Amino acid sequence: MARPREFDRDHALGKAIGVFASHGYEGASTEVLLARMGISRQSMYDTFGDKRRLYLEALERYSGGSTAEIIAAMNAESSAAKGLEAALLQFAMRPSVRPEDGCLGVGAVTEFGRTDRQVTAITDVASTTLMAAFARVVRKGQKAGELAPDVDARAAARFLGTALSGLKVSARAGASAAELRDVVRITLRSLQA
Amino acid sequence: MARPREFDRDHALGKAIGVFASHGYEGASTEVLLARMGISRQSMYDTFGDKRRLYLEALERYSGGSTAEIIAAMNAESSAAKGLEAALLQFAMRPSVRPEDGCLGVGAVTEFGRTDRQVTAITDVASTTLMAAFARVVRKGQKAGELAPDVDARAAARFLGTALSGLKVSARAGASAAELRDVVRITLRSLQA
DNA sequence: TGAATTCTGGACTGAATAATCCAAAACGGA
DNA sequence: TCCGTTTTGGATTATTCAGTCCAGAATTCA
Repeated sequence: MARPREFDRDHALGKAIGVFASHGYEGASTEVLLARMGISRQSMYDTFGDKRRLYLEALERYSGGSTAEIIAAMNAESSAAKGLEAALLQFAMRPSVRPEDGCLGVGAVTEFGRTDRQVTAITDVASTTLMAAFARVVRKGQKAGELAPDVDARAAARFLGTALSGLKVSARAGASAAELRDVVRITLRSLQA
Repeated sequence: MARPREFDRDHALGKAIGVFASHGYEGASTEVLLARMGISRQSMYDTFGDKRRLYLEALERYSGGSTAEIIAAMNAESSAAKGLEAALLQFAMRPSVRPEDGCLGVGAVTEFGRTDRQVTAITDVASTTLMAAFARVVRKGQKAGELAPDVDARAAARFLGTALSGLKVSARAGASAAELRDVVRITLRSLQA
């Protein structure tokens, strides 16, 4: 009994992520969201509640997925140094670095700062997770003699986090993949033994 | 003949910069802008045209002033290494690092990407100016033996630019001044001889 | 004093906004 | 076939928004 949902909820959410990433929360109109999500108005409100909840869900999925991808790319490498390089490059190496696809996480931080509790709750979790993963790999690299032992691992993790944010801003500003790779290479010199 | 303007145009523009920096262009309502600028609706429209032109003018003044301050802080130091440190710290060392005061330049880039020609024109000029200044100081430091000679100066300049963007994002995300200083210290290790 | 200009404050307009509601078609299973 | 649900698409509402307009007070100088 009952007609089944025809659209793929996750697919629609993915499209919403794209819209929010390129226009921000305030700049994304429901009109454009519906068009890109490919569903009707009522389906959106029935499924996601309202624009704000849609945004929070989009941000949550993006944050979780994004950090998981970075950590996976990092752990896939054998050495710590290669892992860190992969983590930073993973963003720049996407098929085509298109400025119109910004990072939703960085977008949320720059748009809201720390004014929105629910938003900061999500971005803080992502940040903390990423910091822990970075610090772990840095310590591993230090023990293996690949990375400089005189750098505090947690400070190094924060350094890598801000480097990643900077790369995303530069990409959105129009930097080429080659330019981003150069920046990554210099970034990693800081931690080399 | 004629009543002179009572409010300080530059002061009002400065207040507008603050509003745009913390709420973005879309998130800044004229209502809030007028309240913070301390002038009436008509004075604003008479003086600045409309919201968009006010934003462009705010962005232009902020970009010019911000890069000039960074370059000045950099050139005030004797050695190149100290100059770069001052340039990066200058942002983190503001009296109190308040996340609610984001960087309008980074905000413009993340909000619009490269979609708005007039916005990109302004941010590109600021970026180019800063890159040239960074490259010049890097070359100076390399000649003086303070900085590693095997790094391309222009790539190093781009690295410093992304590092600065990352620092601004981190500050907006709530990083403390001490944390930002740590990040700056590690950032400069990349270029040390 | 009077002409010229700018100020404030609020009324107003028209467009865009998010969100609700409704009707009719589409679909699945009992 | 028919009930229950989801779909679409559009109508609708109420709000907010940027921007215009108006009236009257304030201020300067001739």
